[in-house]
Amino acid sequence: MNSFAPTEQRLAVTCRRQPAFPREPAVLVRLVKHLHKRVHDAANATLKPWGISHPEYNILMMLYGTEGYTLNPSQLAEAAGEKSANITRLADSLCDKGLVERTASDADRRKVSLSLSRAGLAMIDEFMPSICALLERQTAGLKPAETAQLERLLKKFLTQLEQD
Amino acid sequence: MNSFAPTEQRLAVTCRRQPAFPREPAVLVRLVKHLHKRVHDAANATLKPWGISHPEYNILMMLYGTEGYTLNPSQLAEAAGEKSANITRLADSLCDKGLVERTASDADRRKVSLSLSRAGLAMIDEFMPSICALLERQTAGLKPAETAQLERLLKKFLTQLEQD
DNA sequence: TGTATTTATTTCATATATGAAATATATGGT
DNA sequence: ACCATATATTTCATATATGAAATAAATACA
Repeated sequence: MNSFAPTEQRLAVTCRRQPAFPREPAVLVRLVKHLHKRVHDAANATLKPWGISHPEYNILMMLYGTEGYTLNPSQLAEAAGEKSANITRLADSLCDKGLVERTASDADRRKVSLSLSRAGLAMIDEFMPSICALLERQTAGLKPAETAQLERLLKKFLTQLEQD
Repeated sequence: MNSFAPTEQRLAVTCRRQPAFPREPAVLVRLVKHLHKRVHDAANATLKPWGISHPEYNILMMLYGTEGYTLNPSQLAEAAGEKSANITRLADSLCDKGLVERTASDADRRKVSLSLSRAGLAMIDEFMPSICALLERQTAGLKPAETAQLERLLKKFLTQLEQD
């Protein structure tokens, strides 16, 4: 019995009151919300010693996962699932902390390049053991086959959500 | 090919650079983030004609799914996955709109009761067709057996996340 | 070339969310 | 009854996120 039980109870009541209400889709959507909250809060707690937030961590990791450690704000917005106005703010914060460098692009002068700095790389190396441990713990309850199956189904779900 | 492909590419680079980085857990976490964003944005767009946000909708639906249409702020915080300070603000907004009523509890005078008003119930009946259509569309790509399997695996994942 | 349109980013006002302190009531032990 | 502690909610300062307008450069094409 987990914290989701009351949610299921409420969905049962809702279905009784609204016969057209589709239970299964609603369960999935509420599960995604609960999962996201847990993941977000746990990441923030883990990263607190380094003085960065989960969204800031995501920006760093998007750059880290890119050949050349560099992306434009618009690529970063797409990659990190943030609005571009928010990327500006997050990039400002990371530049202030010396973790990211902002340079004008030569080829297209509308563009801006955001690159991981030496300090940014060093910080990633520092928090990586804690992050790896966190990720391992979070999926410790799932067998490898279940993880793979979950990945497959979530991708299918995401593909559908992107249709609209 | 969906919008998640670049994310996978970045994870591959990350794994190359950090051999200890656990790919599978990271994929799941990033999928949850992408899914949450899509669900949140789609719900906000659907609800816009009624002048309420997705978090406000969630509050209304938590009350709707409760016998007696009434919960305390703390129950609501747990149910909706919001911090209690945020519940106060959301409840204020919903009270201002006349959708929720706030009354002091008699039994325990520290407590407050938040109840769906007649107008709140009426609004739920109004937006319900749009919400049902949205939910159906969002899961249209999944077969019933896949939906059931996904529900099972997400619950298992959530249970694990709640261990810490 | 000149100018309209599109693309990239930032600015700014506003909306939304959080932690910590403040307020008020309840409960348990003496 | 009294006081210490626990619980429920709100307040307030601050952090975080968004939409729309502003800015600036690239592109299309008459």
